[in-house]
Amino acid sequence: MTNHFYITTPIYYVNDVPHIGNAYTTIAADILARYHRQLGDDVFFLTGTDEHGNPAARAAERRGLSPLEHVNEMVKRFQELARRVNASNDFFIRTTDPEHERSVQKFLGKLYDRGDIYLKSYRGLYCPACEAFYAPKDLLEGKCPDHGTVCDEVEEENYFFRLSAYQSKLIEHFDKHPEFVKPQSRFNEARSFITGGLEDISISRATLKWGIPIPWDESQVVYVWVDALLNYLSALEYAGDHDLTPEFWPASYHMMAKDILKFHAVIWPALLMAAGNKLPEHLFVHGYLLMGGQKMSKTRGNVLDPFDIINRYGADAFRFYCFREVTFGQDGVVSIEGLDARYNTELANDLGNLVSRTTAMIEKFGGGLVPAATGSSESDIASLAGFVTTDATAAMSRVDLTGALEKIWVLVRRLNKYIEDEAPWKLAKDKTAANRLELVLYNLAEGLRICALLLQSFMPETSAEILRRLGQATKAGGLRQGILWGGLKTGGRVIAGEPLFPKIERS
RNA sequence: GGCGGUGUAGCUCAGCUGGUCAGAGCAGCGGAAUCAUAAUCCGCGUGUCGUAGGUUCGAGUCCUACCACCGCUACCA
Repeated sequence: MTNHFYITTPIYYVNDVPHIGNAYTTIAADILARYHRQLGDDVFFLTGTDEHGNPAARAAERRGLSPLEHVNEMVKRFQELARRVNASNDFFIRTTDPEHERSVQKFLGKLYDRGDIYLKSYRGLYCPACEAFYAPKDLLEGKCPDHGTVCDEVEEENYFFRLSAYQSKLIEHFDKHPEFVKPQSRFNEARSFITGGLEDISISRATLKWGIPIPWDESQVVYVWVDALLNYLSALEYAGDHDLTPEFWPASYHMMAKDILKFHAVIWPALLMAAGNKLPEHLFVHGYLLMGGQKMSKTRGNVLDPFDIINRYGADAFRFYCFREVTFGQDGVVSIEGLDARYNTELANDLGNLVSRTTAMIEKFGGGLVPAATGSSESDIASLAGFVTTDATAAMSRVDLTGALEKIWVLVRRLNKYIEDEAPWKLAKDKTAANRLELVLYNLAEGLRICALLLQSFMPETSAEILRRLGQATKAGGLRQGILWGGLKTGGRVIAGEPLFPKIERS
């Protein structure tokens, strides 16, 4: 029986400019998706865009377009970002998809029928940009802390969801599922927020038009966050040629940055409970990529544009850097200087050059054919490869992406050292050492093949290219059997091509 | 204010349940080698493990207080 693995990114707000944080989350989810495909799991990987709400509606108005015309254009940049980072998503959901809208209405209708939604008049300070109410204390000089705009004193009748009714059930779920939210610190944070007391939340807006109508009261639209969260469920219903829900729900992982933890760890589970759905197995909450120790922001001017980076370094290098440099789950500092350093030392010098020297030596000393294991197969390289595989896959199962890369590099470094220790160029001059030479070349090629397989989810293009140069089938990427020592297909032609990662020269 | 976290070599950080735990990578210095993208490999660190106490035969590793920074949360007066 094949294991099903459903992973999601948040849906990104279509009116914003795609930034490095979107890319980061998407790549993280993609790495896990690819990894699980490699394990042979049946994977569904979802990303998409959140398209309703006031900011998009107003931007459309300013441009003299209908909201839909506007978002149809804006969505392209996010689809482009997914392509450029090499995301292997199985579907791209848009909350303006008619199927999604119907699904949201159906879901809310269910909660309404069950009595978990009621009408209540609410009065407060409302930020139109956030589409949220603020307590006077939360405002900075009377203005929205996020947008710096004046909040309006608003009184409206809204539909409320009985979030408060789910407090104890939520805590129970947290206590029964200590791995529900990862890392642990985020679990604690979410749990303590719940124990601190939950209030019912407004799930509709009366003043807004650009949204999904409340099915039993079309004068109101669904609050964007409820609309957005439901994408995880609705997409399964129509992304395939049949309803995928039975196979893929509950989700294995929702990936997200720390700023939207509460929506996912509190409101989302409560909504699911109310509707009688299963809860996602895990939420994984990652940190921020910082520039100069500060959160990136347009006003500070300390932003890294993911498109720029990919244009200069390639998608693989970018993917590698994000997870090599910053311990996944924590905040971490990134910079162009850091990227250059990692690129040159680890990609060009360690990995790229290892590929070059290995293929060059097989070319010069081994007739250009992928060597076979000869004589005794005694090799501490083989055992190290085994340990590294075990460690790296264990790290992946903990979603410790940084740890996995660290382990893989132990093998990369060891292979470089192995070349120095064995000095094939000396063995090549000694006629009695022919068998030894072939074994050394074999160990190098086989070690490198295993590196390539372990790196496949992180750097799919590089991985395929390494395999190609070693005369291996590019698709032979299985991690259950293919990863075992001895899987090298021998006899094929090695390709000694251009450097995988040409050095970056910096002024 | 409450809760939680962090503070270890110049830099980024590993160090789980106390006894080679004083480490890794990068940067720097010296050397070897030449298959390779002058790429690699080897050697070199006297670090008050935030501060001050305490528990223990023994503490980055446990306890207390304090300092700094961060996150969540609250708001009495």
